[in-house]
Amino acid sequence: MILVMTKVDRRIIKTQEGIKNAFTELMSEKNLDEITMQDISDRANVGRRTIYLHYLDKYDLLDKLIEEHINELRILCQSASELSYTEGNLIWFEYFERNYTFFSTMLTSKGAPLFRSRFLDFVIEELKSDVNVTEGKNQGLSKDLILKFFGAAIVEIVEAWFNNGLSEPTEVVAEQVGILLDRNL
Amino acid sequence: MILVMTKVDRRIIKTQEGIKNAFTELMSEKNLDEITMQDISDRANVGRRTIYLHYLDKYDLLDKLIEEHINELRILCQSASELSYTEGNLIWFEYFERNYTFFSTMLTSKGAPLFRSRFLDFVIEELKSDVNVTEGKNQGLSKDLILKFFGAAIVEIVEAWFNNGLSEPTEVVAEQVGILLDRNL
DNA sequence: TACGATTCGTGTATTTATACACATTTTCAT
DNA sequence: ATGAAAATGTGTATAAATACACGAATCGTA
Repeated sequence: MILVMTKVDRRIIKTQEGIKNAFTELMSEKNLDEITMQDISDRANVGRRTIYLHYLDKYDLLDKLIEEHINELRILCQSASELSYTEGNLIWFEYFERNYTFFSTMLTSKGAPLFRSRFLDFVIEELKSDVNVTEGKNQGLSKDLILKFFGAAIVEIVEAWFNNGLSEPTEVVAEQVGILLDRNL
Repeated sequence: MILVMTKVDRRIIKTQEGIKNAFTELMSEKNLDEITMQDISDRANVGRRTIYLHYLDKYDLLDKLIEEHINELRILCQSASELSYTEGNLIWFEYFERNYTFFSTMLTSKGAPLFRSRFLDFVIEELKSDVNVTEGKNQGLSKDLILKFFGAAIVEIVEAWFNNGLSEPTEVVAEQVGILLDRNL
């Protein structure tokens, strides 16, 4: 993370935004293999050449897109680090809701199974600082085991939530997951 | 109208589109005088300097915007010139519906009373070729009088339609106005 | 398998949009 | 009225996006 955030040219932001949105849309319509650079440039209303100014290929684009969302979540975690899980989760789940197309595509479709493990890694990473096995209720347990246990649990719930089309209200899911985490960590 | 339509740079189209949309939105929110160039560039997500590459000022922008819509309608008239009014009107009113924000703003708000007369002029212009005072039902009547008579009538209906929030279905209004015109011209 | 069409990745010259700075004018609250 | 803040219009250097063209790779299909 660069500290001195030099102002990014407005054109870069608009172009990348357009490309990422176009790509996310296309991902919800077809498999990654079926998406061509041509498709992306058409949808984004951008010259095909322009895409190569920002990304190596569609895989690089997908990578960067995932990395960006993970990073957004990372920032949210920091800002919510003082809250309980019950409270902080709401912020999390609201981010999922705001970026429905992306997460829905990534978690539900066969399109990108690579995302799940990436996402799980991240969740575990974030839980690390909260798990204490030297004292408290988890004293004596394996930290690694606990992290995998609850990491997978969280990912599963998020996945199921999207698979059900977000039928449960955000607040309810966020709160219940929060209760379980607050009780255990 | 330039015949050899040289391909316009994609950036120009996107920029102008953005500016015009931003401006149309702003027009529906405040008076023309209250809109600043800064507002427009902010809303359009475009550098303030960029606007001056395309327009002299906000009045020029409004002019060009109006002229463009009138011209779109002119093209629609040409393509519908073989149809009866009952049929052709539907195309017209559908265009109004598609560009709701613009026409609604222009016809209903106090913002731009200049548009009404501009619009009326155009309608009369388009009716000209259809009015025959040397034979038929209007034989002996003043062509100028007929044009003003039915021109104002049409404009009034369109205006009222927008003032009522398009509560009447498009097809109904289009058909009824069509019947009246088919009967009289 | 062969072949025609599509996509790809890239080089290049050019056009467009941008950031930034400046003096000037307008707006508006005190 | 007046003074600070905002908006204006413009010059300039630079960065980004574009159009276009090209040979190579890939794909679909006959």
